[in-house]
Amino acid sequence: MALEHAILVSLLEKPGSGYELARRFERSIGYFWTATHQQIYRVLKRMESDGLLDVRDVAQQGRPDKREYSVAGRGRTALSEWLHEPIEPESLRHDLAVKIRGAAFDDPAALISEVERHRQVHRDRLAHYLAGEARDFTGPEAPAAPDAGQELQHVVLRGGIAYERMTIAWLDDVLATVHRLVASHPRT
Amino acid sequence: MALEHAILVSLLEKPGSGYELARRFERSIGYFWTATHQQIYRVLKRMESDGLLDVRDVAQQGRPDKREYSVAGRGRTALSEWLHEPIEPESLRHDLAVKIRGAAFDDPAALISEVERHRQVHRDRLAHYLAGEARDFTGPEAPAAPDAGQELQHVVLRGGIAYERMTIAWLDDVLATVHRLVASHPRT
DNA sequence: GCTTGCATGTAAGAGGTTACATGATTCG
DNA sequence: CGAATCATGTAACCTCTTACATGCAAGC
Repeated sequence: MALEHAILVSLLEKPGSGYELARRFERSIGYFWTATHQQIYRVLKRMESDGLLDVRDVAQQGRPDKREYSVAGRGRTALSEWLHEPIEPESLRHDLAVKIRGAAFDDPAALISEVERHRQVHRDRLAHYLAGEARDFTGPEAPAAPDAGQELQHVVLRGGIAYERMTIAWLDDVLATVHRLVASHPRT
Repeated sequence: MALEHAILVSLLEKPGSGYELARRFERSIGYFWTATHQQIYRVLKRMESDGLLDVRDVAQQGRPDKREYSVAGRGRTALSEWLHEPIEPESLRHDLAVKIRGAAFDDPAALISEVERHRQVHRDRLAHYLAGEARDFTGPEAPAAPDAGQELQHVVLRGGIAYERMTIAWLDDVLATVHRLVASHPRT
């Protein structure tokens, strides 16, 4: 149940409401984990009733009130325990690869626009990650002497950047392969 | 619901039983999708009752009988429809990255053995993929003139290889980063 | 006799997605 | 006046994981 742990890490980095967490899951935390607001609100309630989180109602001007969560002592303990347990290395789940192999039983040319669309999404993500890296870690505004938390955030972000670059290069390989197939086995 | 589609592709490549499918999901299909036998048997039943698959009972010598599935006409149609629909680009889910960011609130040194273990798993997977590539696509036993299906299987495998190489390089980066942190902020 | 491989399942529970639902404020 | 943003939730459904369950044959 890594969503709980991802929430604990995010709230330790900075307390916030369910809405704010959902936004973070679209951004920085989203480099390695995704979650929708529905999921987040449900898990936050459970974590609060389990005593992992503290809540504070915050009134705001010109905005709805919000419930600001922060990590309680038991939450910190729970996170620490999980950090010391070994976890299973991830396995890939890549729908697009299923499509690519499936194209052998259909028209491979139909793949091209789909692969191009995916490549564009990964290009956009890469640009977004690189902008974040420049802003927070390598640009002129970045801290001269980053602390441990910043170093660790940066190495995770470098992982996201490496993943997007690898994916774009692979999709180029896929496109070249499909173009070759279509050229050598034309279907008038 | 890409599991159904992954099963359709695998059964088009070669008909087989639930058990055989489960083994394929540990191997070649496992490059991009995973599934346990429990999941597979359940989905096979549903797909059969939906008319996507045909079944044939096969008696065997020295082994239990098996139920061999193959793709029915409606299954082929269903796959074709899915192949022509756009799908969402994948988002990463990487528990280890949660741990890495979480290590800022715990002892970063405790990460080292975990990251090393993951790196070893990815090295093993890479070796396994490279052996498969040599056997099926680049070695002396490989077909001289591969067909479209083999070309597409190969490009998917190259994706798996690129992913493992990228991951190993990233985990080296993580280790170097953590070692630097531990050296500069020692905890006696 | 024990382990591994072949072969098929059930059941409970956790996790995740999609659709629906509300209501205020700010900006163009 | 409409769209976007902030803010929180419910309900139904599907998917996935984990534990439990059985039984034969082959090889050491």
